[in-house]
Amino acid sequence: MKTEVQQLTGGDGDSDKGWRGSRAVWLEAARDALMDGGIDAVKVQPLASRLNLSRTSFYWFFKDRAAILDALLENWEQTNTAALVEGCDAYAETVAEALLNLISVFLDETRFEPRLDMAVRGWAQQSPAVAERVAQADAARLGAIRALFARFGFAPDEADVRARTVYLVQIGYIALQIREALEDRMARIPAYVKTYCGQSPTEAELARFHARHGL
Amino acid sequence: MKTEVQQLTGGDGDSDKGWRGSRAVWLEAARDALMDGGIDAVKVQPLASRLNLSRTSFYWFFKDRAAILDALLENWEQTNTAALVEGCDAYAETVAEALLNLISVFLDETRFEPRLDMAVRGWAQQSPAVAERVAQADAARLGAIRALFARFGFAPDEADVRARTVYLVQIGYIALQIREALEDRMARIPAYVKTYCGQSPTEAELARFHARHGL
DNA sequence: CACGAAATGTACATTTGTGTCAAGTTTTCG
DNA sequence: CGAAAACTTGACACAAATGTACATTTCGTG
Repeated sequence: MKTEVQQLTGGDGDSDKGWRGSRAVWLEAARDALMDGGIDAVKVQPLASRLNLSRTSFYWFFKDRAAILDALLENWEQTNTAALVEGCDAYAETVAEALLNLISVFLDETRFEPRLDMAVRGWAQQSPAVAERVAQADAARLGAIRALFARFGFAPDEADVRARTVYLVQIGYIALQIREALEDRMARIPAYVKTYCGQSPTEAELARFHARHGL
Repeated sequence: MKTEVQQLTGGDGDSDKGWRGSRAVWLEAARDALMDGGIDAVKVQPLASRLNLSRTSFYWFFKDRAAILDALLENWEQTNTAALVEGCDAYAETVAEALLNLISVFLDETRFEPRLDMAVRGWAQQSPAVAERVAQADAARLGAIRALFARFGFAPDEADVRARTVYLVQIGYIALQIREALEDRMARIPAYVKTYCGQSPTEAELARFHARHGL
């Protein structure tokens, strides 16, 4: 195992003293590169330039390029998939509330990063190994959503179809890379919830939901 | 303009006589490379190897790498988006039949190539120019589906929401790269049609639909 | 403060890709 | 047939990336 200590820089300007690199710093740069350039943009040389570090310094933290790609995939699972499952498992008194919990995860980019998800899917297209992990993640996510419906009394078959609809619409939305104001998106949510579970969220539920997203 | 004649090889084995390359041959290779390796796999050197042609021969047909990428994007629009719009405009007596027409396009990979669509979306993530073209294509496609619903009397707002649902579910399905038997997929279709337009397809409509896909 | 571990950097060897050029080969057509 | 047009190729000049070896700097600790 490698130590992952990285003392936070004091916050002041002199950022070129002492250790500038760390496993976490390289990983973060890799994540950014993956998100806005695809997996083929995750290259040691460009990351080094971006970080103002010598390229070869990278090899102190990672065996080779493949190693950081592994870490990246791990990181994706630990953020996106975990966040989604957590959202499904959160406490709720009604299906509508549970769905709002789930939707909250999709709306909060600090919990679920849409661009990271798409980038990983693009990566999967050229790597069977990654495709396999993605398929597993999709299965886990669908399973969690299915369980959500089951918890509120939906029959297995129906829970499955509804889970698929919720998930496919969300992935489709992300794939289209739609850019719109949060308000516009929020406005459509009650209708979606009703479509998904046949039950509209109550005023109280919506109020709590809106509050959570700072409206 | 460049001529695009390419006499079909007689079909027999001696395939290394005469002209082996052509604009179309390089383009097809590029399309394949794009689909299973992403845009960064569309490189002159690898394409040449795959075609057993000299790398430099490429430059007789295309000015440079950028030129073939342009052609690729053009090709995508002319196949996928055109096919989808055509499917929406096809003659139908009921909404259900119209939706089956549209679904037929998605089921027929010679008309709409899911993998090509995803590859182009991945490409768009790293190129604003491509992202713009993709956004236009999405708008055109959504417009065509919306028009389909409008044609059968759905109010503008409702037509919009339903069009979005149909399209998002489809894109989501493609994004997940699900591999399943045609039969399994077919089995779910009546339910989808009912969800989309509130009306189940008739026996006759389904029979015609099944026949069209060789079942 | 000196020592060793942690982190960084320089130099080198190799691979893979791009694009130009001039010289060749193959086909078409008058 | 023979000239012109349609293709093909190898040699050259670069550029960008990978990974290794080894020297150097920085930092905490005894």
